[in-house]
Amino acid sequence: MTKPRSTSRPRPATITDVARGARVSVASVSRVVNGHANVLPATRARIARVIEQLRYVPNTAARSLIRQQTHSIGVLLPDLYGGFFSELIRGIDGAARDHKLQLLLSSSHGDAHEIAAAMRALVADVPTVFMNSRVTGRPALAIDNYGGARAMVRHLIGRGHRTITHIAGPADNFDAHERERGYRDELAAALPRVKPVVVRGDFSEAAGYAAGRTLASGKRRPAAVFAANDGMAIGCLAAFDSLGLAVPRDLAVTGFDDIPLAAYVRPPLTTMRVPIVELGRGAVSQLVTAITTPTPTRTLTPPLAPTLIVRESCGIHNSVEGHDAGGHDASQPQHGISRPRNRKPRTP
Amino acid sequence: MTKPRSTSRPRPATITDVARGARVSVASVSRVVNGHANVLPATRARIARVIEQLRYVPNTAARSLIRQQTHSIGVLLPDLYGGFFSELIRGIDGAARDHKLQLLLSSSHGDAHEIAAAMRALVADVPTVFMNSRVTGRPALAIDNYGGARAMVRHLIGRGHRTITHIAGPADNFDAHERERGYRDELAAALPRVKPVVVRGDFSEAAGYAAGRTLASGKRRPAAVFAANDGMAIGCLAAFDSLGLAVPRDLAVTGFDDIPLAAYVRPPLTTMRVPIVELGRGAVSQLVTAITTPTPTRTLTPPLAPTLIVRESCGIHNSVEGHDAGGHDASQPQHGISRPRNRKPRTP
DNA sequence: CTGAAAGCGCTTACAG
DNA sequence: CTGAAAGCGCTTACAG
Repeated sequence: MTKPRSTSRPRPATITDVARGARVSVASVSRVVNGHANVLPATRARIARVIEQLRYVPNTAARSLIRQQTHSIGVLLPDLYGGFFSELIRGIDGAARDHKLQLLLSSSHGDAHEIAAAMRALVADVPTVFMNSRVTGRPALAIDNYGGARAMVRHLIGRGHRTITHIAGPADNFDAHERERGYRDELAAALPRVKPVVVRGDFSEAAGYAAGRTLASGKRRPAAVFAANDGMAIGCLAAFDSLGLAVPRDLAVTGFDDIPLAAYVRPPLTTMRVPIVELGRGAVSQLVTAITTPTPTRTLTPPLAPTLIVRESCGIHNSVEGHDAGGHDASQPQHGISRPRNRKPRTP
Repeated sequence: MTKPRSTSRPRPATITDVARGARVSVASVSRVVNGHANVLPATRARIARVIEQLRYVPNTAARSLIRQQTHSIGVLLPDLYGGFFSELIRGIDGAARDHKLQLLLSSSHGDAHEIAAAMRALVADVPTVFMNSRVTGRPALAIDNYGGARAMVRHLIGRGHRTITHIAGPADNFDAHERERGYRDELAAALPRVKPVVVRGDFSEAAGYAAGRTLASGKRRPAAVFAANDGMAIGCLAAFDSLGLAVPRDLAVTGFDDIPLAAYVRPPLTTMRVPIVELGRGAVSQLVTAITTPTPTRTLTPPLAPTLIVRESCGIHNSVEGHDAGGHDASQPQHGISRPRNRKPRTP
């Protein structure tokens, strides 16, 4: 954002200024700026000097206009809160960087206008890729939320839990809906006699905390609580602890997503690992493909299957001879399985 | 990113297409697009219809070029991992939205080129605001990391702890440096006989975990551990738990930042609250000021003071008659003090 | 190797 | 109220 007219800030040098300074045409300046070969070394040097002197930087808008490409991608997320989106953005950022694409980030905050605009992009022929969305027939990337939820419930049942309560996500959220559906279906299939109990949350730790307090004080405390995401599971863990209930001794708690913190919470959280960073990277790849592909292909990638990560909150203690019936991956922080790989955070 | 030439994707409608379709000049189209008054209702309606038909959307690059403003701001962060940056981005996004600014996000990944480019922006007269940086004499926004660290050490000493170990952040990080300096100075001032013990971390949970394991098995276990950020404090908590050590009974642990999860971890983490979201918002405000102000003002905002949040990890139990000697804020999840306000996460 | 010129898609005085 | 035209800062055939 620049407003040279309304301020006394000096107007940035343009290609014309450089051309004048080096006594050449703008065409030559453009050539050296873009690293074309056909410029005499002497001319090139002269131009380079002026560029440096004037601190010339090509105007991005002009370039985008003439080249018909902005080298940027837009990312519209419903929200920016929490470990899930944080990791997703990391993945997207990394891929954007690899492709030398600028990242335009914004969150819809549930704003109807913004969402409508995004939907319009769908019908206008703007390259788009949806993630975990109801929209079909378009490039999209999805997590098998339904299958993951079923697997989690199956695991809990396998561990001997009979009464399993589900803390669901927001009613209008597609991921939340699919996870809840998986919970209901698996429960109905495996334990036809026990009926599902669902308490509605909103994916926040606070919601999980509130749900946990309610469940613990209810007349019939469940044997296990399956939260629709790790944030709520962590809130739930905190609630039980605050009430003097021990997890997993008194009841089990599991989550979904496997955010980085899931392994560091006490007890370590059993959860379904969603390859979040890869999801972000994959979305960018698909977008790049959609952009560069002549005819929009309708290759629909199959949903990514989450994997069960058995830690301690579900009632399994990771002893040396861990006895996980399902043979699933059991990770502990010190094994580094859940810690970010190859990264050195720079944040306070 | 669009490459109409190299693909068979239909070229988006331009203002010329609309003008032709409505049998008017491009000037008139521009007028209705920009909501100018001087267009006859009939003409306006005709143009509007064509705009709709053609799904015309003004080309952003062309607009930016002619208006000399891009309506966007760039945010360069060293990293994108964890609760701190997550909240910071939320704050920045919210403010950008309020100012109707597009957010260009990227992380330097420690890339020297990228950082050098940012530094060059400093000397070129591009409006810039630095956050928690060594750079001085420019619009900047900072946290009083030094003072915060001193306050935390003072609190720990007040609670009776004598041997306090500091888990520091990365050696080349300014925040980390200031926090460590605060730790050393306060310790030297209050307890001249005990010498500081610092173990180096990198702000990740994994680093905190590793440090915790080391400290616990060392010959002289400290009475308290003050981690330079919440992530490491949480890792440390996990390490102690895995070793059968109870916090705060066996030793105290405190963090810095007060990320959203700090209140939900067990035991709830005592920490220095940094107004992260406000920091992000403030940076955007300052930037907007820098952009719109005729002559760059050198008003340097004083550093924001973090506030001590006493929870349980430091040895204070929040009983009904909480006996916090310092009279500090004690928060618990159910009081909502640490839960995000007015937000409904949409993330799984 | 170098330059004059057209043109990318818009906005905005300036006339009428 | 409406349009012709200039111009924002670039890139790229096209000549020479």
